[in-house]
Amino acid sequence: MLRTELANQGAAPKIARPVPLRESVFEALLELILTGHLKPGQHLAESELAGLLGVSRQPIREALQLLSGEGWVDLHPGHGAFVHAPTVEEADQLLAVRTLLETESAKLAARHSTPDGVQRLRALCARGLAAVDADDVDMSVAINSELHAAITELSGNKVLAELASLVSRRVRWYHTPVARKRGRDSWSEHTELVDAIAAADEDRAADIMRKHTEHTRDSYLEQRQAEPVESAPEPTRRRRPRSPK
Amino acid sequence: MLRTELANQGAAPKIARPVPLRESVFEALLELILTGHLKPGQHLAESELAGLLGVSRQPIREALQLLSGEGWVDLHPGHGAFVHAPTVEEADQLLAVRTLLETESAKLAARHSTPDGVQRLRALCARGLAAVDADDVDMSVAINSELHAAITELSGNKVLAELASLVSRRVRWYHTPVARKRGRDSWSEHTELVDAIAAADEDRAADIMRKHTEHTRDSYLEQRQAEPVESAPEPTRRRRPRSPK
DNA sequence: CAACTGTATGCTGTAGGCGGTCTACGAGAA
DNA sequence: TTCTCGTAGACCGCCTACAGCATACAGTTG
Repeated sequence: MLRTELANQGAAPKIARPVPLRESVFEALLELILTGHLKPGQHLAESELAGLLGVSRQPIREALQLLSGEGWVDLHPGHGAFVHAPTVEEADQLLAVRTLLETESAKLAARHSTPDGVQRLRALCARGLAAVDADDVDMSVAINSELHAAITELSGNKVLAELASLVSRRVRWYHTPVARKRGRDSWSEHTELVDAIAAADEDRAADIMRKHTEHTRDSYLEQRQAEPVESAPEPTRRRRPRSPK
Repeated sequence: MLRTELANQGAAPKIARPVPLRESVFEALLELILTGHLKPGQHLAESELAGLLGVSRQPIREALQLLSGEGWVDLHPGHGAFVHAPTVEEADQLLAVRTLLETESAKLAARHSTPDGVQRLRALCARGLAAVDADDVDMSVAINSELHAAITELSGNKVLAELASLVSRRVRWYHTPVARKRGRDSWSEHTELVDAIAAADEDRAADIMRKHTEHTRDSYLEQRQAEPVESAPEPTRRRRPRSPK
């Protein structure tokens, strides 16, 4: 059923599939995880997913490996795949690492800032503020990601950008609800940040970014106190191995 | 032929295999890459590797996915896997990221230092110096890795430790020859670093670690000037896709 | 001689199937 | 009642097989 959608992403009927099935499956599963259809801790039976997406188990397995590599699912040899259930400790650590990576990115972006690059950042800021004005929260969050990605890319360090992007995606999974709360504040900070980058003021850019990400972190901690724990429900069927180690 | 070695790692004959084949394959392939038997840019035909290791293509594929996730090989859909060929630019960026991660680790390690942890670090330093005295370069390099790993773990941030370990392994691939040159200097720096951690002096620890990793970076750059480029040989058989993009 | 086209070969991506292991559950004994 | 053990079912890991595309090469044409 879903198969056609997965296989023929474009419109042409008989055009060769340029993207391996595993990557379509990867995105489909990631979407299911991010939207909460697959809950943390849940056991992912390969046959079940294969039936759901209308493909064989093989691409499912490969997609699960990719997801495991990015930390979305945990593979327990002999027991299959489980949606990763982040502990509060891990979320904290991830947020700390994000602060580290993004701060360095901002510093480097300021150092290597170009008029062209700055202009792109400003455009994103404008779009972001417009989204906030229109109360389009989803759009605001999306543009927020774009802006941060643009900054990391402006840093000129691709390795750094890749890591930052990875960590940010993970972080966003945890605190998306937070981002919805502090829309306008966040975007005014963004504007200041871009100004600092435009002025090639490394230290100020780094400073603003650090405070910015730590604000998000504080908001996350607050939110978590409100709704203390979203404990993973008992795995649908298969239990976790005895010693998760 | 190799199969038995891969499958039955332990001694017991009929004990269930606790480790999936793909992980054994992963390590076997990584070893081949690190030792240079598989050269950068080389095309990795699944059937060939399967025959070489005595397993079917399936575990090979999964191992290649894992290797791709850690950046050891590049997967080009429809064209197969190629050993990653690092550019000088990428090596630089990787070294910069390593400095960032390790510096933060050192700072946190100093902040959270415990007598027990410090003692372990000192033991590693002693073993490292002993290895240098004995002119056992391989041992020295190995203990060097252990020490850095121990420091990142002492930081208390597992996410950070994992990233640092990943990046370090990649870095080591590029500059192993370098580490051989500056054995004793490196270890005296290590000793100072451990002292700073023991004294819970965050700034000094971070400072020393930053200088330490940048020393390594400088050595790498020097070495690279000596032997300008180790360009990848023409791929054994299959060419790279037209637009590597 | 150079460029193009048709054909052959090798490889990847996917499907389907088999053996072995683990979990779940019910019966029987303490 | 509670613990132990045996059985049945489900699932994972791996192997084999096949369809389709990519590449290489030879033959052909300008």
